[in-house]
Amino acid sequence: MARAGLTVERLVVAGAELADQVGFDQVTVAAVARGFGVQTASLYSHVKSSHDLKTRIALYALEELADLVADALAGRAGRDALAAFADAYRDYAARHPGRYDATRLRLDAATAAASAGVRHAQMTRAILRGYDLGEPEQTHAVRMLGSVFHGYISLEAAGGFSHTAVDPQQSWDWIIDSLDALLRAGGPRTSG
Amino acid sequence: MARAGLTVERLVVAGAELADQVGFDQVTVAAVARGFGVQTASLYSHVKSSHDLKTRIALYALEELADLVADALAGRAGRDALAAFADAYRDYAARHPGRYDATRLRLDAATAAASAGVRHAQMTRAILRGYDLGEPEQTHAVRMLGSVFHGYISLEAAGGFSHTAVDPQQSWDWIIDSLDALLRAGGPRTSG
DNA sequence: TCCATTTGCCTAATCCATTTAGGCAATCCC
DNA sequence: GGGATTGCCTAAATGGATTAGGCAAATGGA
Repeated sequence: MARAGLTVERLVVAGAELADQVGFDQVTVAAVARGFGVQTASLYSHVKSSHDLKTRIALYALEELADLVADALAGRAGRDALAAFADAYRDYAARHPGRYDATRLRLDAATAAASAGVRHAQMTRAILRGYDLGEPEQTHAVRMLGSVFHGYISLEAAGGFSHTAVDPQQSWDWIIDSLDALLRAGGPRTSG
Repeated sequence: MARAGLTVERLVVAGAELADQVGFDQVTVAAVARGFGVQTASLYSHVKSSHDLKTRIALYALEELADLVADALAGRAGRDALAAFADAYRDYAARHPGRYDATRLRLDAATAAASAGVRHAQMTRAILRGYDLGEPEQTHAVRMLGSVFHGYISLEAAGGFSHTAVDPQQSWDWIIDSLDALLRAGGPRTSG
């Protein structure tokens, strides 16, 4: 019989595409195998398990997204950089919902440390360098940015914003302006 | 044979407890059935499907959480109300991680409209009434609060904050202060 | 109290995903 | 070309989801 020419890379790419089409949680070893016209068991020469396959898809998506974010960030600073950063994530999630979901897969500590997740964290801090924050404020801000962007994208994808007439794009811009204003002010500056 | 005395309510409660113990995605018809010492197929007299069971758990958790939030909010306004609101969500997620995950289940439009999700939205707007926002700013703010709180809780649960020494509670407080300051200012007020 | 109805839980069976073991054939390399 | 490797196969076990159909326990009316 002719061989399908499976490799880990081809499985991962096919899995990522499948995720975008039917959802990351619908990516199964069996479904990917069907895509190649091959028996399910055949994939186990290339990946250890279903979890292994999904982890590889997550790592792939993290890399891809980090590259896109890095591109978007090139040559920008301040509010420009902040908006480009935020938009890069949101665009990716809109274009590749399954892959975006994959990036949210919980990785064990060692895998996470060796992943492009590190680059994401670095880029977030790079943006904040354009504002004047010390520690621990910078860490607070990293967490806040991550929370807002991830939260917004995830609620938007879940259809949470479709019950109101207000354009999600306008809310998104308003939120970015808010974050920019907050960071320029150096934080909440608790005063009466 | 003695009957186990299954009812939809008992299944839902057991499912919610199981979710907190092993994770919402590990809640299966089979697992719940085991907890009652009953055959898997027996549950199908009470719930239509695995998806039906999970949806009911989600609705149950949404009600429970809405009640807690309402209690936390009673008699508070301004920053106090904002903090109580935020803490109620975060505490619930910490105490009942599986149920919190359940509240994130995507519901179809009709089910969502008949759920306690409506009360959650109302309470969010009630808090914003303490600030002076018109439309569409109030909607932007609703979306921002939802994004930040959900995003933070979800990143914290995923262990995303365990790589830095900064106390997550401090970041949480800083973020609430930031949101309060932003709302008091009436939004970003794009200037300079 | 007896019988009929309802209903709760069971057995049996099907379908599908995961995973392991072991085998044959295509491919690679000398 | 032939031996070693490796890719994909078949077979089989496990476990969850789901449906069909049956018996027995609870319920309630007479």
